[in-house]
Amino acid sequence: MDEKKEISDLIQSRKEKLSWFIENGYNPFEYNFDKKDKIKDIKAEFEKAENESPVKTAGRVMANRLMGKAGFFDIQDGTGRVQVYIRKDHVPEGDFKVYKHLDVGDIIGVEGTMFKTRKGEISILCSSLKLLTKSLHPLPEKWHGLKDKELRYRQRYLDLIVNPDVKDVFIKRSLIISTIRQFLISKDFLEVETPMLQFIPGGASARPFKTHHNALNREIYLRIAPELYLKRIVVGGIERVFEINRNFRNEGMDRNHNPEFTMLELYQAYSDYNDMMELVEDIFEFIGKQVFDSNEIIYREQKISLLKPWKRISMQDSFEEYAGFSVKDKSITELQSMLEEKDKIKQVKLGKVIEKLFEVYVQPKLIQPTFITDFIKDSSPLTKVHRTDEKLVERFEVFIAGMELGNAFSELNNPMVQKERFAMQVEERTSGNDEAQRMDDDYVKSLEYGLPPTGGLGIGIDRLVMFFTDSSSIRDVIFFPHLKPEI
RNA sequence: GGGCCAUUAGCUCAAUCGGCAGAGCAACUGACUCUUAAUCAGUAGGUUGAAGGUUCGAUUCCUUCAUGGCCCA
Repeated sequence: MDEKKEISDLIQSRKEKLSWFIENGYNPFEYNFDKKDKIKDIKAEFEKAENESPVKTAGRVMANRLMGKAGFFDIQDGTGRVQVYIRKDHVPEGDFKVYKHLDVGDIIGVEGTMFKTRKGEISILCSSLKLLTKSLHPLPEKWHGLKDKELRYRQRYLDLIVNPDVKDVFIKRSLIISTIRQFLISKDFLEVETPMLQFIPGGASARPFKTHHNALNREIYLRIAPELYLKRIVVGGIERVFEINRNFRNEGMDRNHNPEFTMLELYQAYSDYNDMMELVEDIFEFIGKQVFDSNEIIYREQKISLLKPWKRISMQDSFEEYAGFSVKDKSITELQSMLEEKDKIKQVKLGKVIEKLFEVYVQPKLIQPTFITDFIKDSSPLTKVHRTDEKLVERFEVFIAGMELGNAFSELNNPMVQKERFAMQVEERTSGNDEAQRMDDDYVKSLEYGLPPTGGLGIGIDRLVMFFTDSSSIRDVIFFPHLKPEI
């Protein structure tokens, strides 16, 4: 498809330079290079000591200013960017020819000594240089960078090369995740892995991706949640487990949804959803302290305090506080009539109707961290009935900046009740709700052996990273977000 | 799912009322041993996202489609 592009002048001139290297005995795709120094380090050291120490580093040529028999160029590695000064009379003869055949984008190795130019820029005075990898495509414009969002997502590597802020987001992402691991491990949680391929996709209400197991000649699904497997592990006596891994849900994409997304799920025996609330507060506070050295985060120009305790309010009470009306005194028919047109027929269960109204009238107002507790029973088939109100379940969702970041319950551990709840879900399924959950007899069987009282928690890692990095789209915190194919 | 906007050179963007498609960077040729968005002189680079339609003539107006963005649900 790219035949036309292949013969474009820009590529052609680079291919001619590539040939020059080969003809003159240089390997334009070298095997290795003994890179001794990181660019950030050598600049910092010179800043401190100002001695002209020898350095050996490597990186990508990002700009070039040739002036006859000398030149300045900038190289960039994973840590930063530095200017290199090369003079014809200061390098072996061949090296200056190599320099003249370089393009912006080429990856090179440089040896030299640190110095400061007359204008005061810390630079490397080059004593030798070597082409390590020839680049055949021109980089995006040096001043304006790469702005086209579609190109940035489709060719993320270019985005990373020319837009330095992008890398910071992903470094933060990695730090946040390792901080969560560190926190949980310090609390005696065991990190585990459970099946991605499941015959019964359970643990959440969502449509799964379907695939086929050839050897067994059976349909199999990508998981929508690890929940039922993690709880089986707790049955097995490992009292605190967590998994940070991908879930797959066969639904649309928008600012907050990617079909594959990263989820933290954890289960803690002998605990309930109240303990989970404290754990959430502690995790967020710990990330704030460890990664951002702050208990206050700015998200979309809103100051958000992570200091505990966070606000806790029941789903039903939240309407009185935030929406200006009550749902307690209304019949399900009345509530249904308040729904958007498309939801009116679809939502028939009280729990779902209230949740839909909540999304519209309450959720956008939950800016500071808030636990919304005590959902209506019918929408939460894996959750224990509330200890003081049998119409409710002991479940909460946590909201920050209007985003749902997590979900937790006191886990339902009565196998008979669980079986009934699954049966009700199956009924819903047969009457057309393809997001309703499926019967999982093997899971019920595990409960029959005895799951201790257990608190469970799920946190969407992508959204959590969005929050901490002030990103407005999930696509900005996933390296390769799902996009439609180009053709 | 609905509405609005965008798509022009490798990148960032122009193009008046429908009248020869242009600039900067990048590239190419040449000059230049402290430049840093280097500078100077010159050259080249386009199926204007795709397919139709209206018109003497379409980047521009209309229809459909594709991809993306923003807003709403």
